[in-house]
Amino acid sequence: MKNNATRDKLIDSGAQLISQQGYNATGINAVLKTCGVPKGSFYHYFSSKEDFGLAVIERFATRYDETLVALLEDNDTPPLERLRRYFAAGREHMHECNHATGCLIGNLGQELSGQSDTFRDALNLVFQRWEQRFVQCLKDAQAQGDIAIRTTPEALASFILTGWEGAILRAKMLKSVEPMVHFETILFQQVLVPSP
Amino acid sequence: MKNNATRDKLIDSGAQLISQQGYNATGINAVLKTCGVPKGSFYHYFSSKEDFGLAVIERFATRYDETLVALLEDNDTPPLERLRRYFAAGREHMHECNHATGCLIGNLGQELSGQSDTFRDALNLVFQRWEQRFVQCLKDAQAQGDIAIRTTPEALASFILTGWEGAILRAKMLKSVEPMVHFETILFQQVLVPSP
DNA sequence: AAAACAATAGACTGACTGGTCTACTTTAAG
DNA sequence: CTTAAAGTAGACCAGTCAGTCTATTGTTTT
Repeated sequence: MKNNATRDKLIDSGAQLISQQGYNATGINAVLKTCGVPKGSFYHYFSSKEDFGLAVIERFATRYDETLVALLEDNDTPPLERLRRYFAAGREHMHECNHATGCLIGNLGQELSGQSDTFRDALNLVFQRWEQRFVQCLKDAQAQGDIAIRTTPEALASFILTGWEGAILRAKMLKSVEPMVHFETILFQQVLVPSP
Repeated sequence: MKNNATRDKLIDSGAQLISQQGYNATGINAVLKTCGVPKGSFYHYFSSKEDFGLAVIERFATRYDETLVALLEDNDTPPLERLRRYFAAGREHMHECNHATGCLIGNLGQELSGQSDTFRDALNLVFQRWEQRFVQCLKDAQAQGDIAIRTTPEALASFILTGWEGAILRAKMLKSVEPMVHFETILFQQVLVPSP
């Protein structure tokens, strides 16, 4: 009734195409073609392209949050090491996709937040959820005396997330993870440091 | 023959619309309508939409570089203060446009670098030019003993530019300059500091 | 077995896309 | 004054877009 294999195929194909080409540049017919589903099915499961886009976002966000929890809330690993692993995973993904996709949520935030408030709100929520994961990890690091937070954990989490998203964007343009490496280097060298 | 008032009108209207809606979401007819120019003129001055898009980028980049030079190479002002002013100007612009446009080059880099190598290369060049302006300003700051650069000026410039772009993107989604403020705060508090 | 509903199937629609075409007007040169 | 070119004007084209429609097939429920 709700969660069908066809529906899943549509969302997965959509996520892939939208990651590569963006939302506006991805036509419904293209999604249909790549997964061999007729149009009737599409409009059976989704009321509109926007509805579909929101489902793609939701699916991606849920999956991504799972890996985020696995990485950032791994209590067997020191908090700063968890962050290092998160960045390393991001870099690896960037290599895997040939510097082509980057972060779906960041991409869509850029493309759609000026176009539709519905999308903006949905994407914003995803980001806020992610930010909370970072806040928790930073608080852990602080509690263990690994870092001194001179503003607030929230401000620092915002700094890290926005900086990382910016680095991803630049990496996509440059077709090189260099900006991501620079970001990590300076972050760990000068920002995530214990009190002097 | 080349630089005509009609051509300028087209580029200006195009820049405005593309800033607000993105490249793909901006139709040629929409540009034509907002500036009252017939289609015949458009294809007289530009060979295609891509050609037009590149002209918009070039125009924007040139203008932006002028203000960048004015701000970052103002030798009457200490280097770090120049940077502060640059960020303040960016925040002001974000307010002026109601958190709607952000940075045209960043937007297009996001939207088009996966779609067209021509665009990617053009946008990349613009970013590299900007980065050089920051490198120079950071070297000035280093020479005056205002900051200690623990990596290279190039890496630090990359860090600043990507972080700032990320903050702008987030500000657009959040409809608030808060992420930009966080970025500035932590940057000046922990990264752009003299040697201990 | 029959009725009810979920799902598949794809032809079709009107609006809009980037781009072309021809005709007309203005400007400048010979 | 004539003529060629630059620029203006918009009707028009094929293709694509999101979305609709009707018809058919599967699967339950009664």
